[in-house]
Amino acid sequence: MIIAILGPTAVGKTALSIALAKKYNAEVINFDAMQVYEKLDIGTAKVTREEMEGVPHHLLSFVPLDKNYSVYDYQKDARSLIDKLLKENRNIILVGGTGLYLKAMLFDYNFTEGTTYKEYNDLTNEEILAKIKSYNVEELPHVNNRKRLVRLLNKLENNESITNNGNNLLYKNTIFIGLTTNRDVLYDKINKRVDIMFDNGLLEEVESLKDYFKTSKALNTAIGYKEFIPYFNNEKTLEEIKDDIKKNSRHYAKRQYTFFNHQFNLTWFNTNYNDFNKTINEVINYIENIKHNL
RNA sequence: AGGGGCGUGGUAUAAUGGUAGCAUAGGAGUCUCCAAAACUUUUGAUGGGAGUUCGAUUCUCUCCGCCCCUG
Repeated sequence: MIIAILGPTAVGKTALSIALAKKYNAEVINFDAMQVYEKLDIGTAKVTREEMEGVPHHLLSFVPLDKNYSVYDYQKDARSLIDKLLKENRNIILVGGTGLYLKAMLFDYNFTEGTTYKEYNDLTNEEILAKIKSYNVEELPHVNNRKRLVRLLNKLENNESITNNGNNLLYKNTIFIGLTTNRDVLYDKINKRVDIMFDNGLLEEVESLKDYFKTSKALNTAIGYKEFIPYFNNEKTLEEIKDDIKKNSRHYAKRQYTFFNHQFNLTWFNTNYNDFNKTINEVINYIENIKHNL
């Protein structure tokens, strides 16, 4: 059995994952794009050794900070890990916040290996779009979305398939659990959690990683880290950095909802902050009721 | 209490006797290897009342609220 726990940042996924792992004697696989990296601990709200309570965790803190690691790499790692654990008859809990990673791991997403990749630095967005149009593509990216334009033109020029799969679940006995709460409550939680991160030494953590900013893509992308750059350049105060992190976290949470709702067929559960055991029990009851029909 | 100033979306601001602009926050959405990324889209305001005027957010009066100075 595979149980996937999804939900926005700060909603309580980690606590639920540990509870379920203990209940089902399962191992946990992380599907958070930033928690795969070493050294990004406080800012990514990574589960601590104590919180794990002995539950084995995988694909967590294992990529060197200055290495590029994409969903393509993750798909390979995650699938071979799932196959191995299933062979050993283990139950698996998937926890994380990166919808694309989960999608690529569990569904029939196909990435192409080892293609040469051009940036088209000499072309404007309009020119790239014009080239794409000459291939008779049905759904065009927006002209402002250069990333997508570049990616698509590369595929077309390499004769790669651009038809989308992704509707078929590869592992049949999978349960999707969504953890949620009111928007106001969540935003409040996010804001408070950022304050706590600072209390727990986020600034010190980021300062100790300063040298990596030149080489690490992750450090320049991760919320809770990239925002410090203007602070190091004396362009913003620490208070402004804190607000930026809160703001970006809220925006991120919003996008997570959009993606989860439209990409996954999941059942939502409300986090009960007063008595989290109730939330845990609700989820367990649900799992017990449907696991025989899988 | 007297004198002066100011009231524009949640917040910060712009402008005008004739469609109230921008930023930010908030909402919705897209998604096949940068995804904690990139991109699209959208709700919402001239403090209340009266007057002048074809027309007032703008000018006048008044009430309310806030700020400064004096006592």
